[in-house]
Amino acid sequence: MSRKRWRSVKEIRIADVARLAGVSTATVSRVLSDPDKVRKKTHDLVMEAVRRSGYIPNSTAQKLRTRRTMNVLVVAPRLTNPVFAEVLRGVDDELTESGYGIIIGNLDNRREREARYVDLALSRQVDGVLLLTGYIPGNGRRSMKEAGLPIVGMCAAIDDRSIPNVVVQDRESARRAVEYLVRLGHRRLGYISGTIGSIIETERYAGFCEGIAEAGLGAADFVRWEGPFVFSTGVAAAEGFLQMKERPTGIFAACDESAIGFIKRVRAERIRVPQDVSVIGFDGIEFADYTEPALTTFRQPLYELGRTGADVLMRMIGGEMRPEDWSIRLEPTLLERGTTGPVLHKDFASLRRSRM
Amino acid sequence: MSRKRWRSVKEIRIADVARLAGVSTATVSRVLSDPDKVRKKTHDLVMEAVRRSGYIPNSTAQKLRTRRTMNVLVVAPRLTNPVFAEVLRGVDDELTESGYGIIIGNLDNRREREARYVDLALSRQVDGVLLLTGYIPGNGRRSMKEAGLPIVGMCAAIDDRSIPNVVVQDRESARRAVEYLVRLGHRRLGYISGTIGSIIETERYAGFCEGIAEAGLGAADFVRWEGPFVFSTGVAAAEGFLQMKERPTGIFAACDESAIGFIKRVRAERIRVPQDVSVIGFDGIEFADYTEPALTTFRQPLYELGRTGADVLMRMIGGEMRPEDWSIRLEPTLLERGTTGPVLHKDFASLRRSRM
DNA sequence: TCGATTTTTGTAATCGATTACATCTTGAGG
DNA sequence: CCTCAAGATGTAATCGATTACAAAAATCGA
Repeated sequence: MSRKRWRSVKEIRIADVARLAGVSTATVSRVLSDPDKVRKKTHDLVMEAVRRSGYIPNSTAQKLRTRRTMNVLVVAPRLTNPVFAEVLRGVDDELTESGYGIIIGNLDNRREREARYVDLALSRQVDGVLLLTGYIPGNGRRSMKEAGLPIVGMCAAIDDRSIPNVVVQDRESARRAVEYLVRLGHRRLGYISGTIGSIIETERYAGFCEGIAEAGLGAADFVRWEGPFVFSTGVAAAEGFLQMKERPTGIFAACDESAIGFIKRVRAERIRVPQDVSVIGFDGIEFADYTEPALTTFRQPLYELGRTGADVLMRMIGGEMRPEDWSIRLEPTLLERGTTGPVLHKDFASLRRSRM
Repeated sequence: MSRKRWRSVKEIRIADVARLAGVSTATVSRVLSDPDKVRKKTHDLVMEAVRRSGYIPNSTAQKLRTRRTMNVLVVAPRLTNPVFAEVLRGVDDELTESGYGIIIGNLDNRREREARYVDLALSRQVDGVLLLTGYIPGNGRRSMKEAGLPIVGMCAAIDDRSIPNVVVQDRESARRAVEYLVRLGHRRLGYISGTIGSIIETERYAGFCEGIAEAGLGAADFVRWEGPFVFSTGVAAAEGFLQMKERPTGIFAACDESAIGFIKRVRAERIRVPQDVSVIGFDGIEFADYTEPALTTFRQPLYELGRTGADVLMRMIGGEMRPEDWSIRLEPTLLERGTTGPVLHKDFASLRRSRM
């Protein structure tokens, strides 16, 4: 039982430094925060005392007095998702430059966790909130807003017009994905969803449907498989695919992971990609560069998204929002690579012309 | 110029609640933290006032007074690395259960960032520190320890015997990887490194060398390629590999990413895995399940590592360390999958027997 | 050198909770 | 009904900084 009391070592306070330097605490504070306000000589005296004592201000006391925590809460649906990790990197870089820290709010796809982070925000542990998720429900957001907390949404079309939103054009890009598949000759499509109920999924599916409509196709021309944003969703979709008699020839997956899972599974049954079935993903995770062949996908400007969102939040906190910050949309770029190609023998039209 | 002052809305204080309920602030405080200490009737009275006013305690004030921040700093070398993301998930689950929050210290592989997080810790913004990295240098760690801050290392063999360490058996597993390749008949090996100077790399390479020695091989029997823990390191290694006349037949990569990068590149040159070259990775990231064939690798118990480390830290903070918490080693498991196999034609011995 | 002005420094209030200690209630037992 | 212990509540100090305001010191021009 090696019981041992941690903490409670020395703890140097500003008063100690003041005594050591023979000045008042006010002067020490000024030296540290606004050096121009004190005489050079006093400044040096105090700094020497600070150095000698190894004083570091207690930031909790600072926070209480100044009412600024220099922390931001970042709520993300799931940390291990590389998409969010990359956004977070952008956020981190931007915030660090402004001297802000990140408190992580990881929902890990569990809604019960929302409340915890709403409370955390409301108990003034942070100066602002970055929502990488649509999960925090309306009333949570509302109470944060009522508390005067700056919030920036970074999730496709959070349905709340009253908070600034920095997003990637999910819907429009999903529409373009369909357009792209149709241009390659695909007429029977498949849609692999993301987490049902998530806004990202909703947007992407809406875009998919727009694309279907624009191509003059209808509900009978595509099949939809559901599941969360993970590899195994693609595998499950593949199982469904394999059991169909008239299989789709073009698959749009709402995320790269499921696209990859799908491909892996159908390959095991000797179905070739893209000859037998074309697959397009979404997100452009690094991993998608290393599948064979490399996955065709929409690459989102994730890092930039993170930086931009954080920048807007910093502006809100600083009280200087510009109207053009209110709603920012970034555009993904289509990476045409190896998993998509023109329709071959499996398509009706082609069948008529050439067999196999 | 939509300038607008955020924050500064209502701000309900404990005094407001007290007035509303007709009691003192002390009583309100007690109701909220230690309900058994007050009479039922007063309790209800106060709770009603809390509800009506929507009071939420200012956690900064609480922290100052109680000298507990209920936050932990987690320093990681790089967020986008799925390995750390997974560890972080374990940490998060454990800490959340104890009511602790996470402040993220992302070094993003840049050493300059260390200082920032040491300061953050020393300014008492957190009650403890979890080091997922060996980067924080000795003097940083020392000052944190002197400040009485509980620290737990979660990085292979942080060279500091004075802080508890929860680690995965990197070295031993690397040794076993070599043993495994040798058992398959491989005599010419390749080693793809991780970030030079990182402790993880150092350990894994040491284990690799141990394995080489145990197999009765020497420095002439393997080649080493260097680079950070990323996909492209494997690609670069493959370039080197391709230019050799007598190529290794068994490759150990210090991380799955570089193993995958390697495979992707050599495949492009029609080299078959595992027939022409066996590849074994390290980490067992989820992605490695979805390559074709699935990557042979050592899967680290990352989630468990995170939970355990966080648990030990909680113990330290609570002042109840057990001796067996001091140093914990978790064991990775070998996943024998599709990228390794017995030596075929490329090996000297085999060549003698059968051509091609 | 003096007074007015500016610059520098100090005093003490403040941020919003917790909690030691004092005081007042309550209820049991005589 | 009274006493006394136990329990409930209130008062005020405290955590460690920042900062408004007051006071002191330095600077300047005449």
